[in-house]
Amino acid sequence: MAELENPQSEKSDPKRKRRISDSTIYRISQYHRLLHVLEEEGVKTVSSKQLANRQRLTPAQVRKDLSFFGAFGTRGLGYPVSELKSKIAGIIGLDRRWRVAVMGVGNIGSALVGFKEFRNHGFDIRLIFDNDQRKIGSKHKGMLVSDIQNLEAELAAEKIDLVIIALPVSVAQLIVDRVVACGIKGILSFAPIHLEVPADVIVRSEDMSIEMEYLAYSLTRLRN
Amino acid sequence: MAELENPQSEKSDPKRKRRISDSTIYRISQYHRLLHVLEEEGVKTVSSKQLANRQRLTPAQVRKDLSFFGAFGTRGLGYPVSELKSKIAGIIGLDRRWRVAVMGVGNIGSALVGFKEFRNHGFDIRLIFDNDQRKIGSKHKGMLVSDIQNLEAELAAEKIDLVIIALPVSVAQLIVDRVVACGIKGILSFAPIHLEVPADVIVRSEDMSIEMEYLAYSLTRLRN
DNA sequence: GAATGTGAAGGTTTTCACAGCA
DNA sequence: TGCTGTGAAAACCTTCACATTC
Repeated sequence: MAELENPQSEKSDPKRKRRISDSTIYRISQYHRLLHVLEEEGVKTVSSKQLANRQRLTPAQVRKDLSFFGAFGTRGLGYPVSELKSKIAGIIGLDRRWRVAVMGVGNIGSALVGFKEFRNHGFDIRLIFDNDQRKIGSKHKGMLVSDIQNLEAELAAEKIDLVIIALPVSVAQLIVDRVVACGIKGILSFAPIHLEVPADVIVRSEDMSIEMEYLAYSLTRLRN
Repeated sequence: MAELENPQSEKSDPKRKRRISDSTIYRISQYHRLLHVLEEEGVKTVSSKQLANRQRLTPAQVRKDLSFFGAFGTRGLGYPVSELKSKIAGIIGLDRRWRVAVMGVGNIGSALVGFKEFRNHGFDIRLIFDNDQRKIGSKHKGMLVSDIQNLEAELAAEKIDLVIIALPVSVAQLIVDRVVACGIKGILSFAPIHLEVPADVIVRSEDMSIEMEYLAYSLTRLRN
């Protein structure tokens, strides 16, 4: 699991009801995806039990998660698939498109550019950056590679919302600082280090080596 | 964060002390990485406070995490960097090499093949598979692409320990079933679906769209 | 009858705070 | 004095169970 690096510093307002947990948000996203499939299958109504069974959760969990955001179901019946899907889309913010920039056109960066899933979920990669003169100016999977030295001007011009860091550890923090200075508030990082950002910036880290190490640990420890 | 799909079904043995939490394992991995850096910097001793500050954790958390595995520090002083690093390596299972196969040589699969980080952490990608006749038999970043139809024979011959799924949703479960039938107990998946596996198989899912949606949610909801 | 929505119970994880040791 | 190791407390998350509604 990738980790949340910034626990939302929401302690301030005591009236505001308790922050909704990361796990709930994750699952809400999953429900959304599942509802999309059900919708395509022509299913009109779904119960918390059905929703739960498809992902090894409990029905109570599903109901509780949804209840944080409202009451979307009908007692005795279940939830209306399409309606719930679009309600969730509204909650997550998938009822709009997000403009994304990718920093670094190495292995990972270039995989992301070709990753169709993103576009289907509302994330449009608008810019890709590198610092390698051989790449800058060339086309990469149909996209022009920009010079990372100009990131400030380009992020502003393209009104970028979210940035993906696919850079080596050595420069990741440096670029993150510049990105943050541009007012970007959401960052997904593939660099295997802890990134320092101000409290109002959200960083999520995907760390594949750590995932592999989790597997290694599990097999080492839990078997025999 | 990627999610753990298989909550270890460890309820059986009541004598066995409580299973250590996923979050602890994650952090232990991170400590290992950090200790590696400190070791290279020539630091000999480190306190829980220093370890914590580098990743926005609390010193108590660090000490508690480590305490699940033993007492590695010296009161009044801290932890010996190199020694703790190798102790942790032993715990995670990084004191050996792991043989890995990648299923699918698309965007993500091919990025993984070039991902040096893996090798540095003890994970050797030994096989890569695809079902596309144009790819099979050709070299991809120096590795021969195998026919996924022969996965059973090849996984056995190469004594593969861990498998990475970088396949489209439509075939992921199918291949997972075959991989599991080969006796593989650890799977890292990039396919955005819930994979069904027996209780003794560990699956971790990296789901980049869900991470992006988390960011979208955070920016939508927590600002203004 | 069927399935939601939700307080309360139960379980797990994190933080606190301090005894204990170098 | 400084910092670990750890029970106990607090915070948090999940599951239970049932009143409620269709």
